[in-house]
Amino acid sequence: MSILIIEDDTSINNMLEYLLKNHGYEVKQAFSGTEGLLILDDSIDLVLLDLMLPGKTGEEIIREIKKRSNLPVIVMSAIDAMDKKLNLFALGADDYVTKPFNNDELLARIKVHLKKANKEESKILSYKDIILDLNTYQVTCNKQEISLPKHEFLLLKALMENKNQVLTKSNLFSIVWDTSESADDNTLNVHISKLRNKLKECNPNEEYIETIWSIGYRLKK
Amino acid sequence: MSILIIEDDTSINNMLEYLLKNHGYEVKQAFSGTEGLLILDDSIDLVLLDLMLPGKTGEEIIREIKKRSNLPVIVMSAIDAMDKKLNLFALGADDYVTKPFNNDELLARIKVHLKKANKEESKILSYKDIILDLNTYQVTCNKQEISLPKHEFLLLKALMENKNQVLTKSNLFSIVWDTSESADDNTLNVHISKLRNKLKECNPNEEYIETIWSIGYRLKK
DNA sequence: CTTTTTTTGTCATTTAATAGTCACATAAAA
DNA sequence: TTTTATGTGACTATTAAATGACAAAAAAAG
Repeated sequence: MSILIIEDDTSINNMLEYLLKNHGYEVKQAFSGTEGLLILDDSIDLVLLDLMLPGKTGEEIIREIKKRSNLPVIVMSAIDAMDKKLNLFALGADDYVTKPFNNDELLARIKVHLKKANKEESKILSYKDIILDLNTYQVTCNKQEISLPKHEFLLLKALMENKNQVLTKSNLFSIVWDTSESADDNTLNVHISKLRNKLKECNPNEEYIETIWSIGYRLKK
Repeated sequence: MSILIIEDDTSINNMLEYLLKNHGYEVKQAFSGTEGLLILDDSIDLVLLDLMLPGKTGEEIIREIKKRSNLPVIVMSAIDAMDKKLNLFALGADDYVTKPFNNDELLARIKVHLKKANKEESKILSYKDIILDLNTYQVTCNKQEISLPKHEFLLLKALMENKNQVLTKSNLFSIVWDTSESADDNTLNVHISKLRNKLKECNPNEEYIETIWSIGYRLKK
């Protein structure tokens, strides 16, 4: 994990370098915005940017960085006036710390942003009163949790990812079974049936999966 | 930690409720600004406020909230026009996310503001009759101390830090072994089994770890 | 440095949950 | 009414998880 510090105050820059190296990060130092942009390359995972820079302003630097890639940028600034902060977010800064900052807070924020950039983000689908958590495979219907086996989960996921579309049987087969060839056409029917039963148990008053005769299935409007 | 959601769109409101509950927060839901103001009391630690509400506008709601107390307010809004946002900050909103928002970002911001409001999270985790001290690595179950080897401790810690969530096998692998690749898939099963045995010895009448078939594990509700 | 103890990982077997198949019932189109 | 497709309960096969036993590795003790 490599962090680029762009900060014109030498002592703060060095202090940050020491702090970050001590916590296992690779560190590159720049003492002006333009220098920072020169150093910036694929090896950098996160930028720590001071706002008050000689030459190009912090705002310009952020814009340049974000033009090139979607690196997380944490802004450090003595300005805690709200309007300033706002503009930074609008430009694409991912977070800010106000000077003088707490080292642990800074480290925590760095960690969060590196993790975010590295990990797929959490995704939650919803349809009517069904909530489907793609990260943890949890399914909630009518605020009750249902436990769905893998194939039933994948079926429901496929339907919910294509809310307004009819999914053909071979569509569904290729999504859930990695093949459009069906061993037994009935397999799908059975799974849909089981899924419907479980949903009905949670909410008897609602219909979810609609049969499109001789084509496939879709979620009811 | 209790969060009040004020959002008129039912499905977004419910999705947020799910997300936040899953991350250990208490949640109260309001579907209009006036309802939100009625629910608002001392138990609430943070307000998540949609801007576009029927009846009273978001701006009015913020003013009302801030008149009563200094609760952190995070505004959610589809409007990313700058001037709008500026006014919100002027009114006292503490942060904002634009819709559609990234769940992890929202969680991170909530955490930051709760921390700022000095509602620090403790270094001692508890679940049912298990107490886990992250500082001293002591584990107590049913008032008896258990000594857990490193991997078992980390497993239990991971589960307890994500009380309501299903942790996938690869989640757990990356937490305990620093890799999501498992040499032998059974390794995890064995450790879970050992952990369960030790917990059962302390309290034979309680079940703690639940298996989510073909996905992973989580703590029983 | 060697021995002992503890922890960790692997294997084989048992146990449990899920997936798939069949037979027949039901419903829709022709 | 006939044909064709879908729905569903019961059964079997398949796959995943739990666990006792053991070996390897690491840590602690001597």
